[in-house]
Amino acid sequence: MNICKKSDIGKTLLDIYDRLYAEFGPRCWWPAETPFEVMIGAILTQNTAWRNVETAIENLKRNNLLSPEALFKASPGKIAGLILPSGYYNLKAKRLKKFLDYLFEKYDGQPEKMLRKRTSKLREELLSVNGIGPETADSILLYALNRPVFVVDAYTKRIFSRHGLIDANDSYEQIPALFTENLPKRTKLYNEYHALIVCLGKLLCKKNPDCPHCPLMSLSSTTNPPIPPFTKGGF
DNA sequence: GACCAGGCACATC
DNA sequence: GATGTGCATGGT
Repeated sequence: MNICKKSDIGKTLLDIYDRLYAEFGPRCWWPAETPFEVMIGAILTQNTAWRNVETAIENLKRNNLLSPEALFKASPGKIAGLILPSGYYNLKAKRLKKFLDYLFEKYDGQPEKMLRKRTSKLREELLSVNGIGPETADSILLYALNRPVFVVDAYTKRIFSRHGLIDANDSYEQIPALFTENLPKRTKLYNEYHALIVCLGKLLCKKNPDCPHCPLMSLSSTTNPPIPPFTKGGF
C-alpha cells in the first residue's frame, strides 16, 4: 500500500482534503431531493457523465416516475425510453427494476426502512443486487443513507496512486481502507472528500497527466510516475 | 470522428 | 484471478 507511518498518512490525507476544499469549496453532494433519487442517480451515473443523468432524472420526474411505487410499476421499456440520455438505457432500466425488486421485497418500497439495518449488512445486500457493484453500493450507503463509507472511483485510484498513497494494482476493497483507517470516521468528511476528488478528476487535463494546474502537484516528488492515462474498465 | 464520462456483469483464458 | 468485451448517449 505505502510506506508512510499511519499518523503521517492521516496528515497527508487531511492536507489533500484541505487543499481541495480551499480550491473548490463545499460540493454539497449528492445533487438530489430525496434518498430515493440518490439511489436512482447512483445507478444511472454508472460510466456516464452526470449532465446526461440529470436529463434522464428530469424525464422520470416529468412522468411522475421518481417514486418507488411508480417506478416499481413501470415497464422496463417505458423506463428505458425515459432514461435514454443517460446511455446504456436498456441495461440500466433492467438494473433499476432489479433494485426496485430488492427495495420492495426487503423494505416494502420504503428507503427509510433501510436505515434500521447495519451498514455491513446493507452493503452485502446491495452488492447482491444485479447491477449494483462496489461504487454504486457505497454511493448509496454514503449519500442516501448517511453511512461513513468511503466511495472509491476511477478518479480516486488515478489521483492517489499518482501521489504514491495507494498502489495502482490495489483492488477496490483495499482502497477505502486508506481513508477509513487514517481519517476520522465521519460521514460529512467522506461525503465532501469524494465529491472533491471527483471535482478534481474532472478538471485534470487528460492529455497532460502532469497537469501543472492540479492543486496537489506540490505533494508529489519528482520521482513519482506520471498519472497513468485513464483506461476503461476501472477495477 | 475520436475520446471520454461519478461501472458492472459476463465470457474466456 | 486477470483480462477483454458489451452496454450507448451526449459533450468536447
